[in-house]
Amino acid sequence: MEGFSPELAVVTHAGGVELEEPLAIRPTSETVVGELYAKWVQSYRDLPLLYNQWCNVVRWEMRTRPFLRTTEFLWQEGHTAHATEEEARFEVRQMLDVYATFAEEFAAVPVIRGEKTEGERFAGAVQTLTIEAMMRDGKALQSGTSHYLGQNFAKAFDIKFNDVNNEQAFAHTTSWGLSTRMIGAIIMAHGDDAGLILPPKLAPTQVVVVPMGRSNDEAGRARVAAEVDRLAGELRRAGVRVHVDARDANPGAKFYEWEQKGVPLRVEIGPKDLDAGTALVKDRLGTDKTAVPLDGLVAYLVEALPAFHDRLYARARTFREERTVEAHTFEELVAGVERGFVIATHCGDPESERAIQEATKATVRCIPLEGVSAEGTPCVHTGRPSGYANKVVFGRAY
RNA sequence: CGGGGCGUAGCGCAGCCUGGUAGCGCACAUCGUUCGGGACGAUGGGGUCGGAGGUUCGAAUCCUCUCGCCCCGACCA
Repeated sequence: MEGFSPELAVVTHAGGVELEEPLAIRPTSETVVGELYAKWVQSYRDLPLLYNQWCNVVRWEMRTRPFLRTTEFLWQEGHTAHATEEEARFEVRQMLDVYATFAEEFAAVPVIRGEKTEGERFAGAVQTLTIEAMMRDGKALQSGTSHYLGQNFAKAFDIKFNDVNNEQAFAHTTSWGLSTRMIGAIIMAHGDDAGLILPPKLAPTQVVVVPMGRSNDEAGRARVAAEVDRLAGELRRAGVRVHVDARDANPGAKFYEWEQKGVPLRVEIGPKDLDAGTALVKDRLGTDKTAVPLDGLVAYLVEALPAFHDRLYARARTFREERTVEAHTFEELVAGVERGFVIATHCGDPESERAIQEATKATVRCIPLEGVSAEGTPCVHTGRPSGYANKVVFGRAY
């Protein structure tokens, strides 16, 4: 698609020779899918059609950023074709909600669901929905998108079908994607100076157990090892991803290492704990260690994981709220985007949007689906009436 | 493509201005002491100073060329 032409990577040589016909590396698969759909779709009975794939795509950006903008990235992209606009739009909204649910309930990253403005919309789309997250530096990250393509792509690729009345009609298509950028979102929405903080549902290791005790106290170590084995076994049976770090290294060094890796919960068990019938539990968000009786430890940890998720989510959400302000003047907008998001009325004029970006580095991240009504309020920039039902979210973005 | 910066031990850096044949921290090895928040001591191993050419009695250091990397800006999920 021409909207992508500047970022297309083109293969000119292969097999040691120059190709007669250059090969474009897909930046997204709309064209591939469009051609297939044109062949597959004959009748309204063939619809709706949904095709999902995980693949790598290449976009030749001028500047890359680890996880957030890489030349090549893995993503999931879905493409659907429908007989009616209503059905297609339902799909678009449904997938946005799937992404939002994943972000919030699995990654613990709070997101704002919204619509992109004309200027930020996917090339060729009638409507682009987005989930926008705030990173710890106050910048926005578009974390997933869902597009209603109208009949634009159907017309371009000739995706036609016979409807119930045996009349030819163009399909309404959608596409939606979520990429490895989400990993960046998790890192940058939760991480702190000590390293990663991983959401329990996605953490490869949810609980790390560190056996304590002196290396020359063989009897003590054996007692501890037996208890740690028992505990780890029980946790695994309870469905917890647990790792036992029995390396011969200083405990403090192990603590820092696992904290850096973002493991949500840590258990320390040593001879003293065995004598007391307890273990020390510490989580990645807190500073205190809690002594928990050994006989209730598994249940404690099993419950602590979802609780940790909730706290992580709440923390990110509070952070975002504290860095979100509502602006009524341009000065407030300018000041607000220095720290985070700004909720304000906008006239919808792409020219105004460009001018604002020029002056502030901030863009309209989205027009929130559920937001503050803009009714009766003037544009922060032009003073004209709002171009949308709701006030928009301004922010600097990755 | 503009603007800045950096290449010296596995990693992070100093030394360069003012030439005299390379040093610090971490890591590594051995031994001992440690062991519930990144241990300590002693001893030891390890470097074509990004590359090429030049100046000089002598170049990590000065000159010329060259290669590579990073950051900022423009593009963008």
